[in-house]
Amino acid sequence: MRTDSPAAPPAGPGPADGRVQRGRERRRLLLAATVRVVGRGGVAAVTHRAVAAEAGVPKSVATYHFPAVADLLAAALDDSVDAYAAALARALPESYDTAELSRQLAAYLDEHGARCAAEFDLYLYAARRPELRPVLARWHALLAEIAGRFTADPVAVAAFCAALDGLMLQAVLRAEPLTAAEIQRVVDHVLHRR
Amino acid sequence: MRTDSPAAPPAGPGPADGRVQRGRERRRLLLAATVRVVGRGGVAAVTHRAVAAEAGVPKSVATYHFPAVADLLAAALDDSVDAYAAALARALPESYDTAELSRQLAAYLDEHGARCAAEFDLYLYAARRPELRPVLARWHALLAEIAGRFTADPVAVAAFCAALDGLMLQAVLRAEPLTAAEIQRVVDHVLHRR
DNA sequence: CAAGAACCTGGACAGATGTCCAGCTAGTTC
DNA sequence: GAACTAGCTGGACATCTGTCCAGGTTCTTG
Repeated sequence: MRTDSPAAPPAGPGPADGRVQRGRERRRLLLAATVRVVGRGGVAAVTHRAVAAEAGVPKSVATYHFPAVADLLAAALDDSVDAYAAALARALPESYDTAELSRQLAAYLDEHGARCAAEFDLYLYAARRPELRPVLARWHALLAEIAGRFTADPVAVAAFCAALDGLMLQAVLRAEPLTAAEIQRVVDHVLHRR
Repeated sequence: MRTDSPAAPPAGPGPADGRVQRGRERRRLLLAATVRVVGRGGVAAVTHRAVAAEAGVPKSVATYHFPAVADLLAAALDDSVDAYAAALARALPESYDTAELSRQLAAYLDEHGARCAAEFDLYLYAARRPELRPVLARWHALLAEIAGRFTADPVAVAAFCAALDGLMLQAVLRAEPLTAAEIQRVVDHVLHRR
């Protein structure tokens, strides 16, 4: 009879392999690497080989966890939306302050510009495959939820969503970074707060 | 002594070739085909072979006019911005009416949805190559000029641009088409016209 | 401890792609 | 009309890519 927790291998730092855990970790590594590759070279740059190299694992690992390249992109997209949701939730504990929102957004855009570009690229990719559209709907619902915290007017919510999408897109396309002040001006304007 | 116009070959419908004119036309055909290919499969789908097939010309024609695939994309991007400018100018002779703007935009999005997706894809592509950034600036200046017709307030112009970008992006990402009413509600809201 | 599942890996192979090229023909210029 | 330019063409070639596979190792389950 064993009273030990059922899934603790040898517990100590043995010479063993730790496969299942490493497997999960590698999967995560691959998805992060995919986003980085997309950010650098677009969806077109995503290949099993490129992603595996970026993640620092043998090519076969990529083909094992994601048999087709499309699987890699779909999983990376799903993961991105989750990460985006988490970032938003962390940035806005329950604040109704547009200044805080603008600061957080500007910082995020400045720090993770490439990641942002990658997300847009993945969204465009998803727009062309019906099976991935639900993910886009999830993302949009998330944004609308945020907007709802600032105004109850449905038109204002729509305008807010559109303006935020547009600002993020401009941040990606523009050469200079978007400042928090610029963002806040637009956000306040759209919310009729001035 | 010849009083004829200097560059009229045999004038009649001869069995001759008409190369130079056909050349120009084929170049145009190839660019239009490129946009269509991008709309269908993204920048990743653009190859000399695919574009040539779409345009109905032999593969070598594509490699002759655009030695590298990047040349094809750069030219298509440039062309797209021109077409966009022309479409805007045609749609808004000198109207200050948001209803008219919304109707035109909705019609354009509904009819040329794939083309719109292609444009976004090309913009994202351009964002990653410094040498193509000027084209993006040109496009943005164009949008700001339109905005300036509706308001003098610089913040309103920025908000208008962001909202319009966001709306167009949503139109591409959404399953259902964007209606003129939806667009006008947002536009009027952003212009503080209600 | 035996069986099976899950993970790992290097390699193989057909197919697609970018790019170049030699040779050709229709226009143009002198 | 001779020389030159510009458009046109099919094909060649190295390279890269997606996908599959057989064989191996570790972990889990009964």
